[in-house]
Amino acid sequence: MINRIRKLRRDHDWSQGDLAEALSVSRQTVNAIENGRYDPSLPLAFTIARVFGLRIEDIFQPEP
Amino acid sequence: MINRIRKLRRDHDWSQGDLAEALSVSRQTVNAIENGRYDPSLPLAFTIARVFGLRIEDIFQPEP
DNA sequence: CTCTAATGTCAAGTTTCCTTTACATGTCGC
DNA sequence: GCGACATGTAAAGGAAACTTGACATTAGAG
Repeated sequence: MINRIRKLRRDHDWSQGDLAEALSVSRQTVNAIENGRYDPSLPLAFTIARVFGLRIEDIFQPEP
Repeated sequence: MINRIRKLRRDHDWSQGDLAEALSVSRQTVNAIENGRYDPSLPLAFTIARVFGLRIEDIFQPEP
């Protein structure tokens, strides 16, 4: 999975900590997902999409 | 998370084993997800959506 | 009635997700 | 040059997702 979270977050002028708070997860979790160390759970992916007002497919893409 | 997988699977006349094979997971995993015992990972959710030709949001919904 | 396919579920084990705590680095304003 | 942020990463632990293997029940075909 590749994702556009870092770009979306910066477009909103949010720090990783800001986004983590909006998602109710730790800052390390946001950092790990942005850096592709692991994928979010499906419920967290839904929360991320809701926070950015987008669909999951607009943020995440399966790897080629 | 609630999902429509059982209905979609039956519309395609597939057994849980058939779907499991199409998804490259075990039959128990399909059964557990259909019965709401746990949510699929994000990559598996993408595969499920692809198999049914739908978007993730058309299959899964966050709980109210 | 018997055989098979389909489903539900359990136990035990591995991997992935997420936590808290902690430390290192770079940047910026003052 | 300090301090306060922002970011990256690591270790250790818990929770969730997934595996294989096994067994029980039900329903339908022959």
